[in-house]
Amino acid sequence: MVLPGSMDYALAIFDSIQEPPPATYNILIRAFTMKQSPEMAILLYIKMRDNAVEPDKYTFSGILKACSRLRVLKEGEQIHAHISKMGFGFHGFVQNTLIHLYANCGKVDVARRVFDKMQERGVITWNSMFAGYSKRGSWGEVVKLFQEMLELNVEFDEVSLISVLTACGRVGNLELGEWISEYIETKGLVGNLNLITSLVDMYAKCGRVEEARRLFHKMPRRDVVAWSAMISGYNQAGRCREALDLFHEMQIGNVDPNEVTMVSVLSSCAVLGAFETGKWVHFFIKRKRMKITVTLGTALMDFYAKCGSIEDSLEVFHKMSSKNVLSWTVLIKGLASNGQGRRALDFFTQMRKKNIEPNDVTFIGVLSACSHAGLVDEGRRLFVSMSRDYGIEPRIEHYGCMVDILARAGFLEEAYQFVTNMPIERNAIIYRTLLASCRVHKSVEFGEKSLENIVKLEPTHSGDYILLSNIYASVGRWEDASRVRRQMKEKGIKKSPGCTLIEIDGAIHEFLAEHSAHPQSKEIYRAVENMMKRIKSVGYVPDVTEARLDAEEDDKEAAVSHHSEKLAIAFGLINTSPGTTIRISKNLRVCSDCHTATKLISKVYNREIIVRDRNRFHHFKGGSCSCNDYW
DNA sequence: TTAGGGTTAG
Repeated sequence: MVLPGSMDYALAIFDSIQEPPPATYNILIRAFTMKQSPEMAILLYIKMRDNAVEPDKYTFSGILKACSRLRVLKEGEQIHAHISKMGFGFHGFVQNTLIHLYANCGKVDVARRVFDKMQERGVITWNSMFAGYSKRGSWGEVVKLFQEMLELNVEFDEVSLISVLTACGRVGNLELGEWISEYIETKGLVGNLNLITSLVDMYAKCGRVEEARRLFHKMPRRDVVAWSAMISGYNQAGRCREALDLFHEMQIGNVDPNEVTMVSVLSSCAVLGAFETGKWVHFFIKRKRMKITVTLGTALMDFYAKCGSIEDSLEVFHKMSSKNVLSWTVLIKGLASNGQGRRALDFFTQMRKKNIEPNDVTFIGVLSACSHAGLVDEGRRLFVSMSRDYGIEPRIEHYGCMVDILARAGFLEEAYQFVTNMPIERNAIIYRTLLASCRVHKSVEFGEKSLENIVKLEPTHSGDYILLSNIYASVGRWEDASRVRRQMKEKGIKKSPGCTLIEIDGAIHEFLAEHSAHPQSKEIYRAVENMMKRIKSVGYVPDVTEARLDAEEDDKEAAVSHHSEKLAIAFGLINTSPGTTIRISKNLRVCSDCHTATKLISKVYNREIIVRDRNRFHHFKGGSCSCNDYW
């Protein structure tokens, strides 16, 4: 049984025994479960009953484990009935395994019933229940149960703490997490590296990344899980460059990453728009023959989609052996943000045909597809359908999408009414969405109304004032435009600096507007100047609104040059040859001026330029752009 | 011959 390979020899011995006693069956049942053939374990149990061999207390924990592994609830329930009939229902080991079985088959409530009926609960009973709730993602229940455990003065152990710390991280319960941390310190449990890993995870997820890092560095040994926890910690804190740096360190440290590690690494590449790095990661995954799990496949898809490489994303999707609602959602959102709204909706239809239930996030993708493709009626229909046909109550994000659909298409009055009649509390983002469309459609009336509302909710956000100011400017009301800018200054509201990331040869460069910290800054500024001169000579007229107002405000001749995006493009032009694709991502929306300029740059310099702002893509090629945003 | 644990995607 303990030898690697098949069970043939063990079976031969078993067959040679005339009347095998229960213990022989038990050992074989356990062995088959261990050796990845739990089906055989179940057959053996049936044989045992057919041969009228009485199961004992050892039999049940073994056979239940086989059911648990196969997730066969029906068989498990039948065995549960045998257990009760034969009077083993109050045996501790059996009960613990029952909890495990039910929890593993998605019946946590039944598991809890077994738990509640138990007269004596050992620490393993509690831990099994923690594991059950964790599997379902009921992290709050884990914390609640642990607090019960403390009140009842039940002894817990390191395994309990690992589960509870994980839960603390998920629900952001730093207070309990720190209490456990101190407990670990005082009880001298720091030698348990799995325990420290869950501490690292807890601190990182509660936003205390520095503390996580400190613990991580103090660990005498770090396995792949510890590294993965820390990398994901950086990733989730939005510190994606540090996540990639740590991945590099991990490789130097000769620890083999697994598919879980790669998910966080890819997610970081996606956030940074690190296309070359991510492609290398994909290659690395192939070379290591890692299993493309649903999660890893979805992370890959998301990475490609967020780098504007939607066809690669589709290829991964088609090759995935199993897909879930997240995979479909990523695809729909990816197509939508890459300007292929129609195609996104086609995939939504396909998804429905395959009986995959969409969830709230899927609808965010579907609605944003409508807004990107200008499909107003389709959007209205889907918005109604989501609650009526799918029982999903729209959240603020869904209302935001709907406002975007209406307003972007020019139905400003209807959009404003829609916001006014919303049954849930409005936030600044809703009005900001409206305001952005007012800028495009030059509507002073609704622009003013929107800003009025925004200021009540979020008075210090600079972009809103700029938008209204630009609306005034776009209709020639320069006095009003300057007044808004003055108000902004008087209130001490500063423009948040534009920030653009560009990756050249695998290295990520960051540009902040009016920031000259880059080692090549002189060369880059010169390139911006040349660039602007050259596209002006072929007919580019800077957006009067931006240029004139910025010049007034900052007394600068070429106000256009202080956009971070232009710095990044110039840097890209310096470092690439004609015909290549330049990919950049920025933290703010692409403004109309940059948009027009980039179109021309793509033509004059013969580069394909892909710009990602927070949630959409602009594919510039040969002087045109794929998006519907500016016209 | 029996039971429980840490890292992952929209």
